[in-house]
Amino acid sequence: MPETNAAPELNGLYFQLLNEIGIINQLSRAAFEARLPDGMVLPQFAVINHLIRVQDGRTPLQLARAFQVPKTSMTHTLAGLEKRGFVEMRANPDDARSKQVWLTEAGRTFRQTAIASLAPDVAAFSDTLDRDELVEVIATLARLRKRMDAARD
Amino acid sequence: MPETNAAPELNGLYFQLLNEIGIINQLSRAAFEARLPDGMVLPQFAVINHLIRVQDGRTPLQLARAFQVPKTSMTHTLAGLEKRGFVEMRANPDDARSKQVWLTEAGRTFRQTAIASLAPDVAAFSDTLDRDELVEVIATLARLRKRMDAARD
DNA sequence: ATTGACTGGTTCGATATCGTACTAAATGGT
DNA sequence: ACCATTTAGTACGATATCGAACCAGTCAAT
Repeated sequence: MPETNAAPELNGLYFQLLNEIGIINQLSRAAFEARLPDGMVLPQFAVINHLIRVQDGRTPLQLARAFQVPKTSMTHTLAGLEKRGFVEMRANPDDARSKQVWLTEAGRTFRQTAIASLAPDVAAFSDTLDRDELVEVIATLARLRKRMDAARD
Repeated sequence: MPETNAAPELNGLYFQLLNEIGIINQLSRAAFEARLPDGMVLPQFAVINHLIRVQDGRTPLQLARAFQVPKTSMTHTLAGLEKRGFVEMRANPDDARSKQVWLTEAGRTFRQTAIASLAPDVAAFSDTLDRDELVEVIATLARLRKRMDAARD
């Protein structure tokens, strides 16, 4: 029995896509965390990574939005990073309610080490897609990501 | 300073890809859970969905492997589903240690309802990719997923 | 048949994640 | 200036996730 929608099977394909994405995410998460030291967890690494990519000094709320997690979760993640000395929380000069998250030297070198230790895992399947395929699939997913982001009002 | 690897920038592209995947996964997870009733959570829905797609009667361990989660997590997820009456745990006739997970009528109708209530969310961005793009990106990711799955020994 | 290794599942304790409720600072309308 | 509303962050309690240890059933070698 087909759906009653205007473009019925499209939805099914999107479900399938999100499903694949979920599985890959789970696989990479498991692999990543296996490499990270002791209790270090993927979101913490992701935050460091993000701060490198888009400059540090972000506020906790900006980070929470970037990762689509509740701000309480970000508070927790940042607390963990601060306890390990990978980030430093400073007051926001523009807004006394707010804070800024800055990477420490330890945080930066940790990222380098982590990426290096992750490389072999990536290398284990890096022959799957060639450069052109990678570039294309990244572009496609980025398009979808932006659209989804915009769609959530 | 460039990496010392044979195909340096490839790794970077893979990181980028996994990053996009992570964000999309987070976005869809948030959207999905917003629709699901009360304390119902994405992994529970995913299990029901999986049981429909590949026939129910799977064992908990098979499910844990399919989703790449520890078996303890699956035990917990299944307990939740059973408490809600969406699945039924039966003894495995072939192995007394093992169990089988079967969908109940309630579980099946719940899935129908959930998918219907999710459809509008998908529709909100379903104009982003056309059928051909979808098919292609799904195929590419499926290839990567299988490769990653195989790579974890 | 007996024993030792292995496998499927649960229990338990530690941490992560999240929603609700709260505090303090900023903003906007009068 | 004043007060109501909004915004940034935190505290707290509930649930989810996970690793380690455990138990019972299976398998394989003898």
